[in-house]
Amino acid sequence: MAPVANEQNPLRSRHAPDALRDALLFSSLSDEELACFHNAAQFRSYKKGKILYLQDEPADFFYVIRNGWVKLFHTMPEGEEIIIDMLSYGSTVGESAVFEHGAHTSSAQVVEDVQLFSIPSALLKEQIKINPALALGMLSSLSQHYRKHYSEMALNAMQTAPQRIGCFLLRLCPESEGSAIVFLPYDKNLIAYVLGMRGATFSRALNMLRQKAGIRIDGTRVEIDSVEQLTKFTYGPFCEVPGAWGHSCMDKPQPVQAYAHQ
Amino acid sequence: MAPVANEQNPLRSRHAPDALRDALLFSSLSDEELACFHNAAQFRSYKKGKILYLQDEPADFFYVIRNGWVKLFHTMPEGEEIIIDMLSYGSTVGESAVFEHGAHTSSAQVVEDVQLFSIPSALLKEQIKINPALALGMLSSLSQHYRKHYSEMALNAMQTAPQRIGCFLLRLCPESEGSAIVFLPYDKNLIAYVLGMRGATFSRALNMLRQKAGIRIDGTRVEIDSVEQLTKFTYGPFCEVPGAWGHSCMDKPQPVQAYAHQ
DNA sequence: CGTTGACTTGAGTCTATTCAAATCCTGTGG
DNA sequence: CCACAGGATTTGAATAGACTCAAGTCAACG
Repeated sequence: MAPVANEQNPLRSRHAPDALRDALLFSSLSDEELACFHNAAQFRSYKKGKILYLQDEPADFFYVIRNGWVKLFHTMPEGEEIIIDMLSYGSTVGESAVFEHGAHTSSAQVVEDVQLFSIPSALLKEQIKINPALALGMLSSLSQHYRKHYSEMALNAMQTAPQRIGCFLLRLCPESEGSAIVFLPYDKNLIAYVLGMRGATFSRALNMLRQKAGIRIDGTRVEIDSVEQLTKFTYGPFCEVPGAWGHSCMDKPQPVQAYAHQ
Repeated sequence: MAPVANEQNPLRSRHAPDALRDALLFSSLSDEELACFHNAAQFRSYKKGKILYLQDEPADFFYVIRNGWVKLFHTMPEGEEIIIDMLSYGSTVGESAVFEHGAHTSSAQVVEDVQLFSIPSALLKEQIKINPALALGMLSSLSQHYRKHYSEMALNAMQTAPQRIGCFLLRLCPESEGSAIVFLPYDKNLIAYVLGMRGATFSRALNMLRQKAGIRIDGTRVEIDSVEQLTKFTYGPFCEVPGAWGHSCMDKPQPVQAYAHQ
């Protein structure tokens, strides 16, 4: 199903340090401990549309993303999709199958051309058992990842469509003040679904942001006049209090690795 | 803040095996490995309203619930709450602070009188480092818990208010067929918030279920004429296909430990 | 230059919300 | 045992936000 691995290069050792090292999952490992993953990793490129794996398939590999975007999703019986997560640079994909009887618990599809490292799941499982630091690091990365995701989902449930988009844009911004230009990382329709709305609503909500939050959109390019203004619009009632971030449910929005995709 | 520990009994060794053993977190441990947690655990009871801890507080203990319900939440600057999770029998509370710089990442409050075991976080941290089985077990339990929670939230986002309540009721049912009587585990208003709706909407949605899904409600007691009928109403479009559970995003609804609370 | 796919816009509908008022309950003090 | 305060729950009316369906634009591509 969904064939076509587009390239496949043996790992060059110079590739690994950057991408693997930056994976949250491996952040607590020493270079030596990382080495065995280096050696087992294979570098791959896949085009938009490629299915990495399907739910319930045995999980022989997990992946570390170096570039591009991967969508995790469930498929409903009648074909409708539920999007679980969107992953990019530094994220690991499919690693949790190791704790779930060795089968993937969701499906994964490339939604923007990716480069990634493919690593045997068996190696991870084996290493966890003998390396407490790795286990602890995984626990930490799992925990953090999920916590952020939670807060986000919970917050989103309280926001209007334009505000959810505001959050999304702010996560793309490298700076938390001044003006900024960001690029939408994937299809508008997909963003809409990720944010829990329809394409049509997304489009209308963008218009609202245009008027009320000082942004301009041209294709995938978004100009933000003032990040402060957008923040105010987005979190409006939630951030009047000075210093709110430190004690609120929200992590300060973290810029994701948003690579331009004209 | 929020004082009043109501009782506090030293642990009797006969207490521990049942509740600790049933905690997903400890499910992979041998009796010997569990022993050190036994010995360090303290049995406590707290009344509804008690704050176990607040966000950002240092986490000296984590808890294993034996009975009752605990709400995890974030507080917004203006006082509004975001509910992160509701936990009951067999769940652990506050354990993930161990991976988060030792501070709690959310607040926890008792919403129905609880009995629980309080265990020093330091012990957990130390054991994880020296016991790979524990680490693996934690990874597994974290992973599973989060995955379920996710699927649930994602599915809920696609459902109407009455359907979300249907899901909730089905999780309270011990059987997946025939009739059933269940008790709402906590305040209706709280259930409403957990399900992402207002109290008023909850009330109206219950009326809808009364008519269309064959249930009767009297206080906290809910009579379900036919679990099949309720399932059909709840998942309607999502489960026409035979055998759908196996391949759908949804785990078969798991009954939670719902103890009657007249 | 027609086709396809992505995006936007319009009109009408529906669900859930808000705000308020009306009930119902429960624990308390008499 | 009963009346009562205060909280929990239900109901009503009006409104807002998002959805559906369908039509209209636009741009890239063969």
